[in-house]
Amino acid sequence: MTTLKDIAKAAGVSHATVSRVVNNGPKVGPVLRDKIHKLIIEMGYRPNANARALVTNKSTTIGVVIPDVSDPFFATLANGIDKVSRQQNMQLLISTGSLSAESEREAINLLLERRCETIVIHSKKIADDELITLFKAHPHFVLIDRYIADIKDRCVWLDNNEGGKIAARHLLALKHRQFACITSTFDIDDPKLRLAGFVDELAKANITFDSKNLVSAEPTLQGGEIAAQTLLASGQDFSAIFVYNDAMAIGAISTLEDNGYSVPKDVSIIGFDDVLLARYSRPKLTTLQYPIDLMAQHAAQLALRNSQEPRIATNKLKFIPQLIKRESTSTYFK
Amino acid sequence: MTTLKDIAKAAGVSHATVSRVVNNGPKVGPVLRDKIHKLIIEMGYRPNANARALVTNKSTTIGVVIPDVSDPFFATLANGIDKVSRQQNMQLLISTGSLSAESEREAINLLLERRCETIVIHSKKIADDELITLFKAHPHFVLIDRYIADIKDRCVWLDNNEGGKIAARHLLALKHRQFACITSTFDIDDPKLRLAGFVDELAKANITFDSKNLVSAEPTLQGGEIAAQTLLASGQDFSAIFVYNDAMAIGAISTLEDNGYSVPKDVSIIGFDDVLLARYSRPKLTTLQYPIDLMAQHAAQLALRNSQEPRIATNKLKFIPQLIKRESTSTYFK
DNA sequence: GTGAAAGCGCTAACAT
DNA sequence: ATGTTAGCGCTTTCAC
Repeated sequence: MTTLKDIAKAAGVSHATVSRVVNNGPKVGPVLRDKIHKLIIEMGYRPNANARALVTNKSTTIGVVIPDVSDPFFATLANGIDKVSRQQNMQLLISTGSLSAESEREAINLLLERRCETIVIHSKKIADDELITLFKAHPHFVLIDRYIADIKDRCVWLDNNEGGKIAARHLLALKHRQFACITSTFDIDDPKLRLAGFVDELAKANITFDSKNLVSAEPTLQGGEIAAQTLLASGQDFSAIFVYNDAMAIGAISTLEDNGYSVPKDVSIIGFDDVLLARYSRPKLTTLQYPIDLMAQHAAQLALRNSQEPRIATNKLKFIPQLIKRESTSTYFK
Repeated sequence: MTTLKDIAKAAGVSHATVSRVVNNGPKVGPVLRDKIHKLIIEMGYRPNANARALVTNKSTTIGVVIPDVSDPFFATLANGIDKVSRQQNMQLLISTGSLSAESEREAINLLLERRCETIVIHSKKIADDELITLFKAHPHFVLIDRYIADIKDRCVWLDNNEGGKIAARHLLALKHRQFACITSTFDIDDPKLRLAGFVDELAKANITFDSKNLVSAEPTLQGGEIAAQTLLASGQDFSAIFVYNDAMAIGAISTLEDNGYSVPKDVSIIGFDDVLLARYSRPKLTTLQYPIDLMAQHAAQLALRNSQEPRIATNKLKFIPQLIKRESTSTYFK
């Protein structure tokens, strides 16, 4: 590849001068400037970002750790970060790692080696303690979708508990009194928090949630189908189901309708996340919106701000899911 | 950040020795090796990838140019590339650029500056000629989702024309004889090719496609809804619709059912792409599978192979969409 | 086995 | 306004 020196040689000047032209630096005569510009185009010169990063100690790169690019949720997250990256003339470096703490750690390390300006981390497996240590050592890290009290000004998170409460209030307002829940078997906090919020809000209305009406499965469409089958087989009574996420909710609806139940006539269903699918399913899914795109943008901004002095933390950190009322819930009357 | 020199100083050795340890190089005594290893952990040393890239002229980075990370199609594409990157211990650098040739160009340039080992490019806007020049200059580029004869051994593409033919054959086999098409207004080759294949295959069966039954709209769910309305309003007769993509197909179904038509009883619908949605829509969508994940993996492998001598091009380059028969098409009888 | 030294391509301070 | 120089952190000869 053409280098600064090549251009300098061709122009008969020092490479410092070429550098000035490339960076729109001052103090270069207009004649020379033009000549060099022409040569740059002609010879197809592209500055070497690695060399630049080395000397300036700036990589113009923003890293993101997510489990999987293809999952729509994470794709949206990455896209949110990309939006603010572009706006700041930075680039997105994605490091996928999941399933295990080890692979999350590895993903972070790779980004560290790249000397990313800042890193937005989605981590569910690494323990709190380790994350705290890591974040203390790296002020330019930001945690997304997880709240850890010790580093709370570095966390951009959704109030899952409140989400559960909102779901409960919605169903309660529709006169439902007998509930079932479908939750996720995954060992992370989110399902527990959502469920706890839901049950607590029920309790406030003097309704004790019967744990016989709680079923767990994998947080997928198939998981939702299976969970609904289990629920049906149990013979328990309920008129509304709070489901861990939209995929499961749509699976549950599918099973319910296959078994002669109509949604929402016979059973109301409320999901969580508001993925694309929720809008296109039939009936359209009532759900709680997880504003991941917005959260990712905030996280990126916070991260970028944290990567430069002075640190100012004015960003919004906690997000509340919003009820999106569609067609899968309706008033109970019998 | 800790550097090689820091470690060297702490260990009382030269930084060359530390470098050898870091890279598992030969000729380092076991005692020293251990001591240095310990210091590396202790001091939290991470090699600077930028410095490495500079001296080795290898960035261990694979770049990808796509319009948008959040679109499930491109997310899947990126994920396919990520899979082979990880496998090769490389990292994914995403450069988003779309809408205009200018922004695609810019996205490519940014990746060029990063000195990516190789770049997989999805470009719909840059003209053939320019792309050809670019590819000749950069042997490590690979083009995905587009076929250009002059650089055909660098293109990983889907035979859209054949896809249209397969759709026609399927509908013909189901005894349909009157067709409508919904296509995309986007000025790219794909919709034209799909349509041409469809119409050609019809012609082979002695059926002339009536261009009055062709409607274009944006390739989105809303576009599909609008297109179907237009089709309905036209009062034309048809028993089957070939739709540009799944999103439009699902939109069209929605409009059709809202207007009292049942799919597939009254009208058969066939989509294109086989996105996640296709499996979850009601009725489940019959469609042509776009194996983008697989294609992306092949593209990445081809790219990686092209980036190192000797160049061997044994990869599969052309992909044929596969018919996925679900519930939105059925036999015509009246 | 280990160290000294050069140099990757660039920026930035310092000369002129 | 332009050139000279040092050095970013690293790998890689080449000596010893």
